[in-house]
Amino acid sequence: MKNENSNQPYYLTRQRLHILEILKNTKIHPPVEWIYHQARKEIPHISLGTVYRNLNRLNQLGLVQRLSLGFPFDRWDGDTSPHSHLICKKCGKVLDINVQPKEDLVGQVERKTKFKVENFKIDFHGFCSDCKAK
Amino acid sequence: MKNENSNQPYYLTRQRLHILEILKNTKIHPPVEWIYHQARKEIPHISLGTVYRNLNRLNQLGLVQRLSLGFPFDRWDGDTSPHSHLICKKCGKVLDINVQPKEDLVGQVERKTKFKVENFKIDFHGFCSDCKAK
DNA sequence: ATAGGTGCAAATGTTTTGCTGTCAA
DNA sequence: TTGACAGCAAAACATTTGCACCTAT
Repeated sequence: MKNENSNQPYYLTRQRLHILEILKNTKIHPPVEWIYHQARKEIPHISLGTVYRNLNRLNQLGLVQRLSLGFPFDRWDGDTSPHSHLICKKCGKVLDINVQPKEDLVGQVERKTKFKVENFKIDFHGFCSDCKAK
Repeated sequence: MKNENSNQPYYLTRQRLHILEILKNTKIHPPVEWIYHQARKEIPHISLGTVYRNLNRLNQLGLVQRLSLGFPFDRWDGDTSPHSHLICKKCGKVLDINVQPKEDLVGQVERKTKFKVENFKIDFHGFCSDCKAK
């Protein structure tokens, strides 16, 4: 729906590079607002619109990924390698986890349907160690 | 994050029952607006706020499920049994598919982490038969 | 030089909410 | 009878966009 294959030219601006660096250096899968606040520490006049535009651009370029996990806002991940997510239903924490099924799920799906599958995501919902105790 | 275990009392109003019926009788995983328009055919003065409130309530009750699939709006599913979804990147179509991995993914995750996993979702993104041709 | 990017503010689109009256239990 | 719900409209919230200026290439 959103991922046009864009071979358009693009510039490496300070804002864009810094946003990318922020995402590559955190594991918290932050929302836009958090990225914006981080970015302002380095580039005080950066605007929220610029952050949104760059995230969308970096996503198109395959350098970051948008996570739609059921929160009222998107979260962002600087890690585009295949991996899954653990989402805490209570505190909203998101952790990476590697569970690559041995079965060929894509093959199964394509044999059963007429879809051409490009990728799949597995999200685990539950409670993190801090929250499950309470 | 959103799924409080609500054992609160609730009424079976005409609006609520009709919204539930609409969702149980479609396979298109519709957005709220579509449900609203359907509902107005039967209950012309039903309000959009009522549709939203009832969907959230039915979701709490475990009778329907909210789907956050990366569209700018949520979609809704009247089928709460374990199943996965195929999402067309071009036209936005969403289809059900049954691929229950034979492996115990939840077990794998719980052994690797300190999470208590309640459920997981697998979403397949690609192109439907109509769209992949073009 | 120029196409793409930035900042700012306004606009958009989705979802929630306050309030008053109504209805299921 | 009464507390949950409905309708309506306003508000809240995340995200996008128009415009004038700027800058990476």
